[in-house]
Amino acid sequence: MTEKTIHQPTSALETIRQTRIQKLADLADKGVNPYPYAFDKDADAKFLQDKYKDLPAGEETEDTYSVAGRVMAMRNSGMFIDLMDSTGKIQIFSHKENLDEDTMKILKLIDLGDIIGFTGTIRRTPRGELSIKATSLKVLSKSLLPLPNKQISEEKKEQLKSHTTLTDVETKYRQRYVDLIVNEQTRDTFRKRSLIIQKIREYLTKQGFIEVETPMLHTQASGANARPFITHHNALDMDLTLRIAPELHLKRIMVGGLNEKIFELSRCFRNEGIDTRHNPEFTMIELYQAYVDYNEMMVLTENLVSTVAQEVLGTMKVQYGDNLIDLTPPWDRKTMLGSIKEFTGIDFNDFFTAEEAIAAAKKLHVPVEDTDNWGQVVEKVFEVTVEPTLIQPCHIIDYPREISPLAKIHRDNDRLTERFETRVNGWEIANAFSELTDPIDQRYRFEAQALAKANGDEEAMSYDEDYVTALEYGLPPTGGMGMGIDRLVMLLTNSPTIRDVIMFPTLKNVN
RNA sequence: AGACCAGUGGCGCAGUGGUAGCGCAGAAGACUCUUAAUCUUUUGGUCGUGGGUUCGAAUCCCACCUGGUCUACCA
Repeated sequence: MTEKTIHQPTSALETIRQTRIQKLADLADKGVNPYPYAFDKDADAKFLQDKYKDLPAGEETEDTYSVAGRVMAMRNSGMFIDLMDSTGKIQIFSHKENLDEDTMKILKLIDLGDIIGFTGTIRRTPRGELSIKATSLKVLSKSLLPLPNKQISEEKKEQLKSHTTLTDVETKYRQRYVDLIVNEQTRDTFRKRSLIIQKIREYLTKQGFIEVETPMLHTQASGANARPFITHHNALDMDLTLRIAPELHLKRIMVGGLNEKIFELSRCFRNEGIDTRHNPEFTMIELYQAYVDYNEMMVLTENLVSTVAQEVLGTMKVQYGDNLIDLTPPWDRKTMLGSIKEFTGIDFNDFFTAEEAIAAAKKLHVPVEDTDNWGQVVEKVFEVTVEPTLIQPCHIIDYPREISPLAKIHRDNDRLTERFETRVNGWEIANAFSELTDPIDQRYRFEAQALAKANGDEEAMSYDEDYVTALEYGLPPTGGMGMGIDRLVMLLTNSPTIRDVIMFPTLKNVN
């Protein structure tokens, strides 16, 4: 247990730690501050590897650089050091001919994991490794705890797939800093996450969207079907909930007419279970565009996701597990009722009562409640019969109105709404509507949800009176779309669990 | 919340009832153009926690803790 190793170190670890603490004293004796304030570095590993890629083996230059990074490997008693910075690795060559006696003594006090700055000239060793022939060094941060294991070069990792440095997932999540130090793949995933978010902002900004911020503390959680976290404001002596979705606030902004296109990219909180695709706090983007309907949102979703994939990965064809997923637009569109009919031969639009629909669902061995309404039954049948088959990107369109209280009634079928959910790899990654703009209808839909809640549906949507008031001032025809960023990152980084794309996933406290 | 699986030095692992082992890391030394450097010697673990069965438990049983996978809720 990692906590135990921190608070009650076993003797092997404590021995290493005490040895290193002694080295702090030895450094102090030599007038070295092991935790200084700054270091004047002027090059990164990758910059040097690129600049001198054609320098022949055995060649030396007069070019002098200062680099800084973490010591990941030492050979020949410190004569060769693999120094890792955030861009890559470069070898440090420390020969007694080039370093004074005091510096050689300091070199002896360096451990794996220490952060050191080196200054010296560029050379390529006879064996072909680009190196800095050190003329001076500066301890930048002394590491007191050992790294999980020796860092191995990428080529060697390829040859020895079984030899990994940190595989214990609990340590990876609880001590992500250690995971980041030793696992290049972890670093790569989170750099890609950052890039994905950057590209989303870039794309939307180019399309004329502006980014806005709405509250995370709500007096009432609404805009989605989920149980909220509840907290308390002391000065106001008032309970607040963490938001489950930003939707209703964003549409208030659309009523206000701040901009025809807005988005918010931020954290939401849902007090639900934790598994490979759910974390209690997760990142979503919601965007709204005036004067368009859900058809436009489908095009936007496809273009946004495929463009981000192209810019981050250099391709729209993404390998996820055993599946090669082609994100090239346009994506398939299937109506919910049509896809159910395709898979079961049954057209639920033929059933005019919940009872008929429930009977049909039971024949298909889909578990339903006798209290379910027509729309809930249709959704459950869809989830069991159709959803698992949807690997390639697909918009499932036209959801039942009972389960879509914020979406506009379908222009051709008043039992349905103009809503779609985008499925990729079997997951819901986006949810979008022609937004419901009619305040009278919105009030009616909230009342239906309130009734469901009164009848025990814990996750029925809360009635937000002020939101209806906002609609009464007039919301233009609007298309809206929400997308789970974590799942998109999972898809684009081939990550099997959401914990691999959330830096510090929610875990139980260890006593 | 339920089912199943896992927990052995800092890390990665072996060990299915009879004296707790290996590799790396650590320490001491050798070696000064190495690449997971190499070579010699060596420290370190009450086997997740607590009970139980047994002459004897890392190993069998029970409970609990933490994690994982699946299922349910959910995105």
